[in-house]
Formats: sequence, structure tokens, C-alpha cells
Amino acid sequence: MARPRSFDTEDALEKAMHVFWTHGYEGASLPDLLDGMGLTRGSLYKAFTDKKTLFLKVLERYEGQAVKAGVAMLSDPAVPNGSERIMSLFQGSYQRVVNGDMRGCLLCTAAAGPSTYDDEIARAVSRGLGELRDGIYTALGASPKHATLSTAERAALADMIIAQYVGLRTMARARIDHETLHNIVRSVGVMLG
Amino acid sequence: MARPRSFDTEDALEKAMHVFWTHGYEGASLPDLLDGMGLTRGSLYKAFTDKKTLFLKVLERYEGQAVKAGVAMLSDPAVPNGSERIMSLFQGSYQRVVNGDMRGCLLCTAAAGPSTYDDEIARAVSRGLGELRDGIYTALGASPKHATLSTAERAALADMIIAQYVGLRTMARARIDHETLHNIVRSVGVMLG
DNA sequence: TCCGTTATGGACTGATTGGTTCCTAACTCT
DNA sequence: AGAGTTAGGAACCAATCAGTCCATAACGGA
Repeated sequence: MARPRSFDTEDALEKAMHVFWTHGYEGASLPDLLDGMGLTRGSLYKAFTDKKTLFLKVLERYEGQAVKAGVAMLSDPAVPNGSERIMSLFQGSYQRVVNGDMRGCLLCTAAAGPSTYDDEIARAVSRGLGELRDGIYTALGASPKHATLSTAERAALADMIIAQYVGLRTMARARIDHETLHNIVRSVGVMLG
Repeated sequence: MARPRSFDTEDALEKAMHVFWTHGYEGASLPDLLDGMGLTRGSLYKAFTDKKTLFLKVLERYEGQAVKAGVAMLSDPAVPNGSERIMSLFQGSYQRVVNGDMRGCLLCTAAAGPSTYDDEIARAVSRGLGELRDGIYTALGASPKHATLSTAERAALADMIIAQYVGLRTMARARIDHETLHNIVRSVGVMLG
């Protein structure tokens, strides 16, 4: 019994995600978002409260999409060796750069940016990276070479691999040369055996 | 034959560095810088041209200070084993967090931020990280465990370790819990043997 | 068809952004 | 001491920021 939305909320959120992904939280202006989402101010504020709330929703979406896809990769039963699954994650990140996508990882960019002064964003970043870390932990459990590790050692190793991941993707965003990025992926491969 | 500066340029640059370090490039407003440096607009613009030029000078200073100190650590002849030198770098980064310094690494923050759209900043970031990478490469040369590596393999390993470093410091800035950060350092230690 | 309700879009707000202008102060050199 | 030159500081600038307001449009239910 009222006027319905003329746009699809999920679709708008998807578009907002790409704007934030490209420009970062602070770098994305309201006009940038309005343009990218195809909305006017009234609609955006009615549907998403304000810029920060929109960003938190976008982070949630990223978690349910990009992070979830990564975790799925890391627990893919079709690849029996967990180390190979982890390598797929890194190779995928590198491939994105080769394909011209220099935006890096939205979570990693947020980690260096607004999560410094905003608790809610910090928590969201932490949560997303934590999921990825848990996925890596699981994958390590399916890696013959790491089967003998204690759970504590394996958890610590997963934390280290997440740091490598954050580093790789942050460096990709900084447009570090492809050779260096490739070396990172290659060495992770060597390390995992 | 003219009125001399009433402030010390190096001192002002040092103060500007801390403002940028805390707030990031985009997050540091002109009033923030003016306050932190103890200058008025006229003086700042006369001495440093504009915000971006000031930031580039700050990055240079950071390179000549923080990065140089890291490289010195990595080539410290008093520590014969290069792997131990690398560990000092990571332990130092962790210790900073324990001591309450959550600012991370200025270069790493700049990597995720303005280097995305500004070539000069991207080059400066790249240069600074490159120096650190070269330092790590040198240290690996003084590590018995890595003595047998080919130069290409050693270079690739150095690239990987730099990625770990960027990841660690970025995650520190995002206020990831100490235990995770400690695990990263610990696992780097295990990896280096 | 008309009423109630919500969405839309653009005009508007006040604060803040980085940067400029210009008058005056302070110094050195002759 | 006076001339020449640069630093300092505050007023000022246009542009932009995120966010609000409100008249109107568009719908569902009765």
C-alpha cells in the first residue's frame, strides 16, 4: 500500500561495491556513488541510511561473495591436496592483476583505511579476513605436507598465509610490477611444497 | 638578505610525517597538518608548495629514516645469520603494536591509498618497498639455510617476505588481534628456519 | 476512484576541503 | 639607517563534502 522502489536493492549494492572497490571508502564521493548506482540522493539515503551504513552493507556483500568464493575454493573437495587449493587463491589474485584489475581486495584496502578509526568497519574487516584464515586452516588440514603440524602450528601458519595474501593484494593495488607479484605467488608455492 | 624562516624545515617535516602516518594521506586535512607542524598556511605553502609535494617529501624522509633503519638491521654484520636479521624486522614491527603504536607502516598505508591514482606516490612507495626487499635479499645471502638457493630463487623469496611484511603491518593498522599478529611473526620464524 | 503511504529527485544546507592573496613583520646587506 | 627581499599570518576563495527537506509522483488497498 505504498509506492514501491524503482530499483533493485541488491543490484544497487552490487554497483556500490564496485565504486568503493575502485575508489576506497574515503575516496568514493557521494556523487561517485550516485552515478555508479544510478540513484538520486533521496533514494540512496532512504534505502541505505548514510555512506558508512552503505559501506558496511557493501562489506557484508563482499564477504558473502568474494570471501565466500575464496573459502569455497579453499575447501573444494575436487582438489584433494589443500596446498593446491591455497595456491589457487594466490594464482587467482595474480591473474586478476594480469587481466588488468588493479583494485586489489576491498577488505585489504579498508584495513589500511577507515578501519583505523572506525570500530564497526574494523570488525567487518577482521571478520572477513578471519573467514579466509579459517578457510586456509582447513585447507592446510588437507595438505599431506602439513598433516603432522599441531593445531596451534597450523593455525599460526594460516595466519601467516593470510598476511601474505593481504600483502600481495595491497601491493597489487599499489601497482607493483607484475614480476614481483609473480615471484610472491611462486615463492608461496615453493613454501607450501 | 631576507627574512629567515622562523621554523626548522626538517623539524616541520618530521612533524608532518607523524600526522600523515596517523591519518593517512587523504585523511590528513590541512588544519591537521598546520596544527601538527605548528605553522600557518602561508608558511606551509611557501616552504612545501602543496599537500602532495609535502607528502612526497615526507615519504622521502620516511625512506631515509624508517626504511633505512630497517635496511641497516637487515645488513647488520653483528648478527651473522641473515635469517635472524629478518626476524628482527618482524619482531620489531610486532613490538611496535604491543607498545601501542597501531599506525602500521606509512608506505603500506600509502600503497593501499593514494598510490592507486597517483603515479609519483606509487613510484615512491615502490622505491621504498624495493629498498626493503633488497635488504631482505642481502640478508638471505647471509643465511646458511638459504645459501644454496639460486639468485632468482632468493630474489623471489625476498619478494614473498616483503609481501608478508606489508600484510603484517597493514593488519596491525586494522587492529587485528595481537595473537594473530604474533602468530604471523612466529610462523615467519619457523619458515626461515 | 480516491485515500494513505512511501519513493523520488532536486534544491538547499552548513561545514570543510585545498589553495590564494596580500599586507605586514623581520631579517641581511650595503 | 635604509633598501631589498622573503617569511608570516589571517582573511578570503571557489569547490566539494555528506546529509536534509519537501513538493510531487507512483503505487496498493478499499
